[in-house]
Amino acid sequence: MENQTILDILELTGKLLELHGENDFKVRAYYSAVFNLDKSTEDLTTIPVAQLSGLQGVGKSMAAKIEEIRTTGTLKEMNDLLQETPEGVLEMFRIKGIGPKKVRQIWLELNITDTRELLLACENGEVARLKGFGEKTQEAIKTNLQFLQANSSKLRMEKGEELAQQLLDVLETNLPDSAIQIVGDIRRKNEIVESIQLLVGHSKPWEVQQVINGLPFMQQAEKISSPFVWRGKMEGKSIPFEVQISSPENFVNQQFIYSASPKHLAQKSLLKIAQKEPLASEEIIYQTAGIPYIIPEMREGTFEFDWIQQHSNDELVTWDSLKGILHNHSTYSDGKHTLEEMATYCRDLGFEYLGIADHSKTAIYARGLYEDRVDQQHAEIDRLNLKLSTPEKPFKILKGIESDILGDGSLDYSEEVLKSFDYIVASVHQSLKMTEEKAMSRLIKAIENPYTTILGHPTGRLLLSRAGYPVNHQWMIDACAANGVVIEINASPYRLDLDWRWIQYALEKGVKLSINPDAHEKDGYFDMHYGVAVARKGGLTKDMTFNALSLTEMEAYLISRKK
DNA sequence: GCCGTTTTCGGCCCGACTGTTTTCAGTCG
Repeated sequence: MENQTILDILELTGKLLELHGENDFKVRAYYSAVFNLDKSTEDLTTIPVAQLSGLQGVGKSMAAKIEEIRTTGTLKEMNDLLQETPEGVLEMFRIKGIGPKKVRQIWLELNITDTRELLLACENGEVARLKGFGEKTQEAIKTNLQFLQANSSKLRMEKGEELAQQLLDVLETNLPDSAIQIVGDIRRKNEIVESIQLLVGHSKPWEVQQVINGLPFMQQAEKISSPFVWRGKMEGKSIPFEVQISSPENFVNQQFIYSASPKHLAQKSLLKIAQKEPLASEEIIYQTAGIPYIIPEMREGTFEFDWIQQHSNDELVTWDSLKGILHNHSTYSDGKHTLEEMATYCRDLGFEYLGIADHSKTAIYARGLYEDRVDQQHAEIDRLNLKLSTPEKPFKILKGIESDILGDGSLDYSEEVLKSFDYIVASVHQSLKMTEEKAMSRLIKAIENPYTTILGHPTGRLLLSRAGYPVNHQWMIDACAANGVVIEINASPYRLDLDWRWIQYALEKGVKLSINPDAHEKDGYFDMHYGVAVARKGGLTKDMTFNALSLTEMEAYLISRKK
């Protein structure tokens, strides 16, 4: 069991209590326990009960609940509440913009227990008539429901990969002599996975079908399956699974066909080539077509055929070409690990610099830094830099901040304070609902601010959960080009923002991109693997990757930029 | 349910924003 599982159970219990009309302060105790524990580095699964109740926000009762969760794997209080909650009401928790209180009203006052009924009620205006609701809330619920329904069977890449890997592991154990590979969306490193596809090379397809059907957690959809294709689902998941079965001789051909998008296959006769005689490698397919090899993640049928004529695959960014990690949080704001822990780990992973960028003062929810805390942090950075760097292995913490872009486009410190940083990530965190015109003038003003080094998560999107604020990408990128501002590829699998589809345009305009993990704890650094994956998909080269600069180059750049 | 004392019980939280209201509840980051 992980800390997160415990926190998820406590948070859901809190939400359910609120939904069922429990005392607000009691509810708040659950949220505050989760809030505090989320930032703690204690291992909740092993810490003694006596110490648990000493943690901030955890009393005797909460400690007992945590103990119950870690011994039984669940919480009776939560299960009892779930028993009394219709499934459809639970689903309403996922609608952005309404919380447990409004869900309670919908459930009890309109007697709605199903999201389809809720959509109908929005359409005939019933929802707007509830006290505290109105036309806008009703419209927001409606759009949100439609968004959720359209995405209900999709997964973000990290979740999709996890499930695909689960099935792959089991199949490899059960079919030890077969070639098995993940293909489709996941092999192309799509940020959103619509179906999980695997390919098995085996001479007796029915044996493969038998193995899959023998797995208790895989449920076949017989009507859409065939002797060579197993289709169905994994227990408790709504994403479709598809296992293609090919003859061992044709494995590479099929692997190619099921990995590339139809638009890619349609060009240069690639599909025809792959459908002919058995091939030993994918490279041969491209050779036969008379073009250089194209990496799997790029095979979308968009820019890759032009790209490969002007570049080589060696130019693409890799994990190893990254020299430092920018945009990270510490316990100064809402991070889990101290500045020293973050820095030491970063150095030990072999990076040359850590760019710290805690939240700025406007982000009060995240304990953003007031001016005195900025000074304090800078003093600590100076001390740590002396301690962590050696002549053989130079390492430096760069003084940064993730400065909130305010409603009017300004950054939230005085010029005096802005000057004191080595670099600034400017990000929007508030007022996400703006017209495009307003959102763009705010963004442009922030880009034009001479202290802005990097534009952070430029659209604010949360994949499968929230569309970003309206952004005219072309206009934004042009402004970054004109002002020498770097754009972040936020590597969190929840964001992956800037979208890879805009990388080529940014490069054309000479805008560098920075693959930033937005790490709130040490392990968060590894999110850069997702960032690298989508960056390569979009054709980002090493020489245009901001954090591929060495420490010496980075320092020189930041100094010249400040001038 | 937690906290911090007045050690037994009363008061609880961070503030902006939105969409409702016409002074504020709910939601969010």
